[in-house]
Amino acid sequence: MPSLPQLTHGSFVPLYRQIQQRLLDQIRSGALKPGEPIPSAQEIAATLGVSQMTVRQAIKSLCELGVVYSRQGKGTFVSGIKLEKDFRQVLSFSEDMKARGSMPRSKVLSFEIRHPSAEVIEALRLRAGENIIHLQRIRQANSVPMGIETSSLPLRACPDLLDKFDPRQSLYETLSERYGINMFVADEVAEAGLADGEVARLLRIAEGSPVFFFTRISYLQDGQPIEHVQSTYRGDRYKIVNRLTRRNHG
Amino acid sequence: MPSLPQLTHGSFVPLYRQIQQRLLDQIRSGALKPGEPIPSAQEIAATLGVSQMTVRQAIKSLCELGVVYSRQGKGTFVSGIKLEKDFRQVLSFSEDMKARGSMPRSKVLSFEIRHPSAEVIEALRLRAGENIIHLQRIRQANSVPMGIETSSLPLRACPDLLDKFDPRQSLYETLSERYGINMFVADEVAEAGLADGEVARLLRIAEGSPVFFFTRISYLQDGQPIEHVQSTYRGDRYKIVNRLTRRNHG
DNA sequence: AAGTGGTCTAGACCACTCG
DNA sequence: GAGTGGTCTAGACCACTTG
Repeated sequence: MPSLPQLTHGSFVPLYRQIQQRLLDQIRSGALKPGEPIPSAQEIAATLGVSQMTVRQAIKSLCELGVVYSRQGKGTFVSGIKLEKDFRQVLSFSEDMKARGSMPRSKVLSFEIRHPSAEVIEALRLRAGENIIHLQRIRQANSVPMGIETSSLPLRACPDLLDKFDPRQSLYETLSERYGINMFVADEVAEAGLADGEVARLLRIAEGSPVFFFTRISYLQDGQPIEHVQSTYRGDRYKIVNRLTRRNHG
Repeated sequence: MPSLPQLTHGSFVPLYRQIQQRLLDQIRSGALKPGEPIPSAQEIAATLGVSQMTVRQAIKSLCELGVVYSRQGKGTFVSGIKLEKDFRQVLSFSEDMKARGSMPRSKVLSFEIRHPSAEVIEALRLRAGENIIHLQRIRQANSVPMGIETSSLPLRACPDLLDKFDPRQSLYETLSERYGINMFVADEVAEAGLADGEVARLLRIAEGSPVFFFTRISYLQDGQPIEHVQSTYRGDRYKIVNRLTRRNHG
């Protein structure tokens, strides 16, 4: 039995996170296999010299990840469900493409301050007269055009974005680093349609080819809408991959 | 101030669930508004005569729902993010349609025991020679054909389904009630395409109309694959609505 | 300094499963 | 009856925010 690293009390990483990580490592390494029980909370607590509550906190978070599941009176078992690595979490094209193993790049069609459309005003809950940052890009993976994305952001949220953002970089990274803006959730609607002449030309596909139309609104943790995106992606090279989960609460 | 119901110690509903429900009710009723802080854990604990840990457990579960968010040193605030009512959780056509306010119905094209295809064998991890239940249905909403669904389930998981299942009912309900089979997660791939002659005829749309192709594999909590579904939905009447969330762990 | 959330402890009792 | 997970307590200390 290989000796595992000791827990570090008083570290910046809380004990339950360390325990969670230990268990995760043991599962990923195959030391704990799908279907097998993990040690009981009592046992882990005794071994590591921590309270049972702390261990339970770690196990609970693993349950929420879906990598283990608990059965009262029986134990906690390793699930065979794969980790959601390549599943969509949120929405950055750059991250998405990297996760799929492609090289993301963008070609900027437009990047300027604009008056918002009625749809964007409603989506971003803009006040009268408020302007937006308008950013339209062709998204490429390995130099192949994948889709056209039109983003709108409230100007007030990132007033000097025009100066500070290099549109070839990741918009989300810039927003996070420069403004502390982090997307928390996004609601997205996907529709199936056909490419018209303009879209076909930009994406270099035949007119009438199948495409996805996306409409997405992203929100901060406090519920404030921060981004409205309308995009069109090629149906022949783009797939939507989703993990759907049963919710319990409510 | 309207007096809220007292907590019930020793009930079948744990205290933290009762507290969670109380807070949820206050938020839904508007007594606690988006952006406002909820009472501190200390205060709630004192008011209700429970331990702070118990209150924190309730608040944490509300954070996971996304209805509140906590800021260390500041407090816990009501989020303006809408509850995921009409967002896809899992996957039952019946539930989905009801949630969208439509009347679901199905027309059975085929319901029988079959030899699995290579794709299904791999998806369901079938042993050599194992058979499947094959169920093909046209899905209708308010009598309009929406899509064609082909489901495959391991025969071993539901050996007498052919006798026990009325194909006009909800498959998922039957599986849950008769076999204790409950879907936990599903991985789904959606593609955009065009209707061929056969699909067009069944869905009563023009050939070449835009459609969604779905491939879905559903899993039990232990990771065992339990259902493989391939389906084609009309692009003109069906939309994919998703809520994407940022994950933190891992 | 006071108030907040975040973590942790060392117990306790319960409900459940299994031999 | 022994072992498990699920809940709960009454404290404690820390990090952080605000006045």
